[in-house]
Amino acid sequence: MAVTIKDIAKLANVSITTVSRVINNKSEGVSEETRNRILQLVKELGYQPNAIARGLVTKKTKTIGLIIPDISNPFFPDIARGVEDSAHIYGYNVFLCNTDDNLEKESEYINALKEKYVDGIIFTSSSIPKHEHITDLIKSGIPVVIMDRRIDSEDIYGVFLDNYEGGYIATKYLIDLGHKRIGCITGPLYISNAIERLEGYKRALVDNEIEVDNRLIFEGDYKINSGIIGAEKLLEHEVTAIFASNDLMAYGAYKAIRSYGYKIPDDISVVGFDDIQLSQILEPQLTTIRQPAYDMGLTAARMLIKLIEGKKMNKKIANFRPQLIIRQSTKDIV
Amino acid sequence: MAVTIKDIAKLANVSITTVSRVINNKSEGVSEETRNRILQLVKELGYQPNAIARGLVTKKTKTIGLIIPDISNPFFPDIARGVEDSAHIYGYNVFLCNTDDNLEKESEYINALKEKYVDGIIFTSSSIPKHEHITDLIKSGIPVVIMDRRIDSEDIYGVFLDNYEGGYIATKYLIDLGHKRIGCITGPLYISNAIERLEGYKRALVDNEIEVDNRLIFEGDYKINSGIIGAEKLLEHEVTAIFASNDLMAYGAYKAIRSYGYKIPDDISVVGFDDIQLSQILEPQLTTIRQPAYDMGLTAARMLIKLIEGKKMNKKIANFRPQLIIRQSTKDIV
DNA sequence: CTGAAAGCGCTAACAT
DNA sequence: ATGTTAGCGCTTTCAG
Repeated sequence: MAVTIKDIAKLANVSITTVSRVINNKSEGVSEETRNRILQLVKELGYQPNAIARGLVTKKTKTIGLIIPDISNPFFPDIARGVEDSAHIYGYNVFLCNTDDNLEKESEYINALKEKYVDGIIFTSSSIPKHEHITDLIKSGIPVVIMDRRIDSEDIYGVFLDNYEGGYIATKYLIDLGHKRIGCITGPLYISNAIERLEGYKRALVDNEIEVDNRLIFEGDYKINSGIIGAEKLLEHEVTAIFASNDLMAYGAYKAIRSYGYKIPDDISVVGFDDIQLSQILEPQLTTIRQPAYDMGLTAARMLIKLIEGKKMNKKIANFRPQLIIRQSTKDIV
Repeated sequence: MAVTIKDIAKLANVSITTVSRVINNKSEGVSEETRNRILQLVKELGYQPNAIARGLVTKKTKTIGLIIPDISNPFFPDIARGVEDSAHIYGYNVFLCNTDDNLEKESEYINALKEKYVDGIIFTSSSIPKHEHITDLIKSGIPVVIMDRRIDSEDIYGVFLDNYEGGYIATKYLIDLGHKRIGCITGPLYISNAIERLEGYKRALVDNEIEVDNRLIFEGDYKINSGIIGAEKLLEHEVTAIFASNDLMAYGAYKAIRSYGYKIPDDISVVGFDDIQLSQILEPQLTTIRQPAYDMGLTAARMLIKLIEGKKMNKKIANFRPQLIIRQSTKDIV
């Protein structure tokens, strides 16, 4: 049996109320003397508050849930780290939940988190077409911050990247280098950010009087393999450059391009998206669109905690801007 | 106010005990009829059990803590995913905690997790020299599984890799390729696995009548940069091969080797350790020692949950064996 | 400055 | 088969 407030109260010859007061640093209300006596006991006995009991009465658990598709996808660890760091600073712990973009698992986790009375949830979901479970969640009153993938619904708090702009500047950069046959390997087109990046790509072409050729667009799934397959397809159509919607698929493209005996960037230029850590280690280092994942995680958690604690916020949406990082996988056409 | 057991009881004209019984699927003790009536109400009202209240009385929270150095270190996401998958299967949620190998943060998280009454903890700690906080934790009675980094203490549950063997086979492989001047970039030598890998390296040399030359041993910190610096140092001593104690440092070595104008593997062979995902994407693909991170995570969580639930286990330690994955960064000496 | 009492939502003896 | 009661450890009125 762990030592409780009651044990302390008995030994200090005070009521549990008084002990509770000093443990919670309640403003004054306790004499210096008794406060010290209690603090002393707390230390001696190694008293630790029982957060469960506390939570039962306060309805606050100092706990948040982080729901993401997959922590082993290299894009998410940085986000998770940002969320956790932020949470830790404010005294919160975070439940990690991996959904694999699976609707059923999303609902399972939402339920589990509700039963455990988390104070709030950070959600990265793919389920654009069907997201009643999320709007229901929000309606249920629990603070929610949506991250990375948009959900169209009024009255949502979220942190996002301008993916459209990202797609645009990636493509524009290739165009400026003289490329005209630019292939695009997209993410799964049921995910908002994949759609947006594709839109940016198309728009950049149109703005520069290059026709959008659907044969130069390949729908991938954000995984390496689809980058390989996509690039193979695109090479058949004689592209001189490839914009991959994430770095992982760009790596796949590297493989395919090499297996065809082409050189990067001399024969084919490649631009990625995300700027995950390994992109600067690859040879040639990948030119890509940076997404400030850690900061986004940090911000999401900070927003959520403000929401939870009823602090006011200037805005409900934090928009981050993508940044073109020019490295060695792109080259102008001579 | 969420609906409670009491609400259901009132509407069903039964006692809360009865409701509790059906919610927990208590063996019989309730007539088919009342059971159905209650189940119906549960569904209609969308009743969700309050895990906090339940935890207060049962002292079980169906929650575990995962304490690791840093989720954004590419070695840990796979472990974390394994742990979380396993936990999810058994109905547990997991708290993610990043310590940065910082003793103080470790203690902070231990405290927080105890206050939140997690049922058990999976711990990957660096603090070999000082680990009273961990032994204290174990003595306190809460189930703990140590992962990846050893702690010498009796009576510990853990899942480990045979790092000594890993260091040995990596080095032995290079020796078999004809290398004699083999450099070693170690991890931080206060971490058990770094020490063990180094021991394996030394032993392989000795077993093959190659003298251990301390100038060929560089203590890194498991990060990319120290791989660069380490490789530079080693190249000055004219090594023909480098064994890096993790893949990240091997990537650093790649960089250094190239900046010296050497080719991998023609001039210098490199072997890594871990086999993180990106090692097969790099050019040339990295020859390395595979560590089954996902499986280790899976196993750690399964062990922990068995411990928690009082199931018996055949053994307290799960040892995994490293595996040499030969790819393209190593070559025999002609 | 301090305490008594109620109650958070649930489980677990113990009755009936 | 069902209900009564106590109580988990804490916070929170409300009194004094």
